Amino acid sequence: MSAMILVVEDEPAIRELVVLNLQQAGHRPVVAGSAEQALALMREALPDMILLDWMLPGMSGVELARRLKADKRTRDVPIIMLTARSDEQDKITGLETGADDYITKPFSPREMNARIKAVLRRRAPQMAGDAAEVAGLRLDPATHRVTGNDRPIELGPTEFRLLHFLMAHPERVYSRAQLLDQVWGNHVFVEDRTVDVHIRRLRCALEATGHDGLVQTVRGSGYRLSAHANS
Amino acid sequence: MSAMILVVEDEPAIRELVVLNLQQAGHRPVVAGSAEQALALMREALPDMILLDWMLPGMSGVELARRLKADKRTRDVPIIMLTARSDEQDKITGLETGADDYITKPFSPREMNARIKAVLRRRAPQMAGDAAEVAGLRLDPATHRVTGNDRPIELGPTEFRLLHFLMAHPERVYSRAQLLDQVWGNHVFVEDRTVDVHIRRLRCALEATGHDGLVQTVRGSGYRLSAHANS
DNA sequence: CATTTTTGTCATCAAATTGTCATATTGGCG
DNA sequence: CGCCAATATGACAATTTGATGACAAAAATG
Repeated sequence: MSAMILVVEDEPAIRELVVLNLQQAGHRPVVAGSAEQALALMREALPDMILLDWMLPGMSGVELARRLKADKRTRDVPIIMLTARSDEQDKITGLETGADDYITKPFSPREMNARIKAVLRRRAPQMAGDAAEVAGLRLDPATHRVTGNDRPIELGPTEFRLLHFLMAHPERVYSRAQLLDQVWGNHVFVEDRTVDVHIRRLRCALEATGHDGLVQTVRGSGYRLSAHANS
Repeated sequence: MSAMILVVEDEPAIRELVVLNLQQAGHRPVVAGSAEQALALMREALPDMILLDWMLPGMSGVELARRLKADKRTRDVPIIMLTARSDEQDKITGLETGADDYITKPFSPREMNARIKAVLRRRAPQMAGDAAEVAGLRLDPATHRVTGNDRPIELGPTEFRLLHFLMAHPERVYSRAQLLDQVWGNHVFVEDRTVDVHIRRLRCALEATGHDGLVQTVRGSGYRLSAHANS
């Protein structure tokens, strides 16, 4: 759920708004004020997605999209166009240039996130915030709700994020360091053993519906969420 | 799938980006801002792979690669070159210096990970994180699970690593010293005979599904994992 | 501002793992 | 066949590792 997203938008106010929303949605926004600046940034590294304003000073968004789609190296980066016009003709033109989706201003954060999610899901399923279900245990990031066999389960914020991450990557073992990076954030200074405690709290909460057990310990390696028995 | 990867790159922004992606891919990045710093770091410990920027202040990346390939101690560390130029001539030069692969900027995280994995698969299969299967015996590093004919097998950490290494290099004999280097780590002081004990424990565990015969003793040389019967 | 939740860390306990040794087996060879 | 070296095996004590309960600081809540 953490994608690097390049925002190309000349209006500082809108840019900030978009960046804020992206951050809140857990993404890593990178900004460019012009098409030229965007090209310069992309010379170094490619983002996972581009939010591109239709109207830009200098090279227009349409032109930039056309260029990017013409270059074999940048062809595969998904593009979502932002535009003030809702003209049907523009929409067609926009999609013809190779944009993956199209948002007309004014747009709500909700709409923006939904469309980003949709495109990400198409390109990289693991980054979209879909509800996950494993063996009767269900977690919905949208409603921030967890149920075990349809019975509600209460979780603290950290336990929720932890379970969310584990359920998004079931059957896979993660070391404490990896979990700290993914769930806590790769900049915090926290003791490795702290993960143990939160795992225990998580298990404790899941015990009510008998879904502890899904959270398995892999001695010497870390933890895993799995539907298969551990014996 | 946890390799220690040395990133040699002078541009802090790109360095951070690369480090972030490596961490997310489960690797352990170590950074150096210059060729000199890289050499100093490698005096202490050798990484499993080097991501090396072509252009560096002071000693260039090409020169560093040349040096590393000239030193017997560092010769075998795989190198992936990062460069802004996509010039074919440069590519040839780069590969001539001994680089194992070559990535031209701008590169997507996806591409970088794919190339790293490819090189790891070639040079150190047990680190590529691929599941291995030999004669119905299956080991998956990602889930940290071992099955024999689809029946689960329990292994301690050391036995797991031992089997993992053997399965990544089947049909090959390894001396006790080599196994100690590869499975235990080339810095630990452990008795040679200890390998025997762990081989026995491994065979013991595999016996449950009749796969113990795969671990063969080569008298006077060491051990081997082979699907073929032991004459 | 008082109260409740959440969080990170520690000390301690139980269990699993590990390296080594002593002893038993095995295989090769004269 | 008998000897020797190499390997297998069983036992064991030291060490690691994970689980758990308690606790105080920090953050959220009203």
